[in-house]
Amino acid sequence: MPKLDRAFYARPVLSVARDSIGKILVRKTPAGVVSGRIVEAEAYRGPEDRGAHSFGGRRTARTEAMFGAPGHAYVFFVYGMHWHFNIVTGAVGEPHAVLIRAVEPLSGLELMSERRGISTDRVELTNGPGKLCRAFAITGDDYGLDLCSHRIYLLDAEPVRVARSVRIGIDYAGSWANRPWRFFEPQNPYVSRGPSRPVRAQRGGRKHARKRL
DNA sequence: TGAATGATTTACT
DNA sequence: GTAAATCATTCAA
Repeated sequence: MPKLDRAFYARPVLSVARDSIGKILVRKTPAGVVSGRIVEAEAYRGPEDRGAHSFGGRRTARTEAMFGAPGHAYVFFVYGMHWHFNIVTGAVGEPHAVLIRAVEPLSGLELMSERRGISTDRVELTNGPGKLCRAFAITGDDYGLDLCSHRIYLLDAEPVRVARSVRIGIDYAGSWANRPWRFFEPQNPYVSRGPSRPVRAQRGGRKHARKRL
């Protein structure tokens, strides 16, 4: 399958987030190549989205990449120890991005295992935003990197079933925390633990009425 | 200059 | 289930 080009990223952030599920993330470093299927992602849509770092139009050295051209990496550091990898989407000036929360390892398992300090058969290898950055060796050095380059990029893949739920870890965002802007592949073991009550989309015939979002 | 705070992970009870 | 780890970024002063 071909490498995804700029046009894929230059679309509404919710579309890119949804369509990123199933795509292949490829990462090349001097140590070797690793890749994995994206199985979980979230959309962040500033300036109105209170959950986004770009909320209120906040434009600083840290958030600058979100305001730039689509198809570039927005990488940030949280909790004093973890990196998070995002893909900038939409148009220049729109501070929108997709947080990649989990991938299913495809190649370079040994290298990932080495970087994570656990065996290759553990789902903990890449089942979280901080974990996958560690496994893929993504750090601040990759801030602003062009996904249409060769060091890190996505490969197209066949569409898969996608479920959605509220986003994780943004309880401070008020009503924005209730938006179902998290997308994931149902049943995939590499999806990080999410809300106790996931909301499913694109599935017919639900048996019981939902009680909560 | 200083205090508060995370788009989390891990270990432990 | 809870809590500690750990620091760049942000904002107030």
